[in-house]
Amino acid sequence: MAEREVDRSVSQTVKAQLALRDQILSGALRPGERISELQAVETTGASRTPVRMALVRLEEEGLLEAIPSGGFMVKAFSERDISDSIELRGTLEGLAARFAAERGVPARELEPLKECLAAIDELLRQVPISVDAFSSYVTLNARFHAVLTELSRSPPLIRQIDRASALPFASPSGFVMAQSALPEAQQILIIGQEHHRVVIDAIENREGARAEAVMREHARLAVRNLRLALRNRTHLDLLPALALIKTATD
Amino acid sequence: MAEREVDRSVSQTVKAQLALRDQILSGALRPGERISELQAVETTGASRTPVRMALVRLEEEGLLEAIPSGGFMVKAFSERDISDSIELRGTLEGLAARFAAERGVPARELEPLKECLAAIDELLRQVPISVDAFSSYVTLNARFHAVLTELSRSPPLIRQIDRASALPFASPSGFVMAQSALPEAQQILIIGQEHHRVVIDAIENREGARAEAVMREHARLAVRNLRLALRNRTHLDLLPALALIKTATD
DNA sequence: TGTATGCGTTATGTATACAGTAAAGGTGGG
DNA sequence: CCCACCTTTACTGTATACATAACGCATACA
Repeated sequence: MAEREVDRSVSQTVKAQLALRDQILSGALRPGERISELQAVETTGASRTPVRMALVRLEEEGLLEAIPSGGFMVKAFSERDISDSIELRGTLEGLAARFAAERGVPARELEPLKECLAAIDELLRQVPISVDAFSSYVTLNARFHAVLTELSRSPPLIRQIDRASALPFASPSGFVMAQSALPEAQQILIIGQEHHRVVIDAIENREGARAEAVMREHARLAVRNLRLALRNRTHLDLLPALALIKTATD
Repeated sequence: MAEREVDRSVSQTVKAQLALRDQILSGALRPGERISELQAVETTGASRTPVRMALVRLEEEGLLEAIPSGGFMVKAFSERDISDSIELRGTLEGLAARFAAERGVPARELEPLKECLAAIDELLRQVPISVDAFSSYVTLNARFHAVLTELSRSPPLIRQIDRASALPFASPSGFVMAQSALPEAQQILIIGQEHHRVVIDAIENREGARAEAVMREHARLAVRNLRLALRNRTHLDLLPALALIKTATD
């Protein structure tokens, strides 16, 4: 215990989990690669017990896969795995939007959504959009979806959506598109904004089916977006999560 | 280490996880109750490390909740949490059915489904149905849903459905109804069978939207079922999972 | 009598030691 | 020269020891 630097501000388990997730998403650990506990101990600074706990959590999160003979490896995903996951998340968000609409939401709780909407509108006024503006866009978009999810007031659903979002799949693939400076990029973001607008309207008017439908369409847009991005692998490295895609597509 | 009986056939972690899950679902550990690691070590026969891993897994599974000051407690659910979870699962199964229908399924892979269907038909011919037949029904029904899920051929979706099913919510609430010998019981099972029939037909004819719709309707039936069962708390103890419902509804 | 503070006990978080098994490499025989 | 078997190595799974923090109880003071 002599030399070991111990950061007491956060638990060792959490520290290890964050560090390992970073390593995976950044591509430092390649898909299919076996994760050595001892190596993880070296790189994270935690001891084996917290590292093991972190590995179990990351497995549950879907980033790792248990090896039958023992240990874990980084999971590899096909392109279809990712598009399916986006559609999956859209379906869950659709349910959340429906719940929100059917159960009713006090006007004042819609405010945060409208703020996000307005802020994104502001960003999209730039053509073409700057890199900094993008970073803001990604944050705002994530916030919009998180708030919307909360409006369902259904803890099990919120939990499940979090699980589906924890996977790299869920990270906004519009990011890639937009960065790639394709003409479609801006258009897709604008259409996405329209979806955001419609879902708020549907919730306000308590139209559950409409709220659900538009969120599912929103996901299909993201899938189209992903396909386009993969076809034009311009700045693919900008979306770290894509490091998880199998190089040889099955 | 002297006295400790070590069963080497399964890992200590898995053993502990199963034992603890049983204790929770059987109601031996009440919702809201803090789980003592040492006590768990006593009852499971594993040592602290595997017990801790099991606790982490059970938390990810949704049965436990981390206490900020440390440790875990058994999670408590409201009636709405459970009905939401059933609807959630139905939504995911709807997506699976749609994927199966849209992507196409070789006729021979539909055989297992049809076998389940026929076997359940056979069971439902009894009026009223016997306790033994019920046990078979529950198994067959679970198998039907599992096979259907597989037909989506979408690992991320299958995984997510498993997660949603791991929760007690997903356990067939028709069980309670039927056991409670209400007249509606048999009717509900029969309607459920009709849904099963329709989803197979829809997949065969590659009607994605119809396949999805019927599975969602199927879930809504289960929710109605649950409500009825809770209103007539006849044999409630027969569904162990319901031990998790908060006594005082929020 | 009620509240606050301090001490003791207990349980969790962390670290490490030990044992068993699987994988890899080398050596010997065919 | 290649294949098979054995040996060695290293890693995982498990157990336990240690430290720290939280909770409860008792006592003292207001």
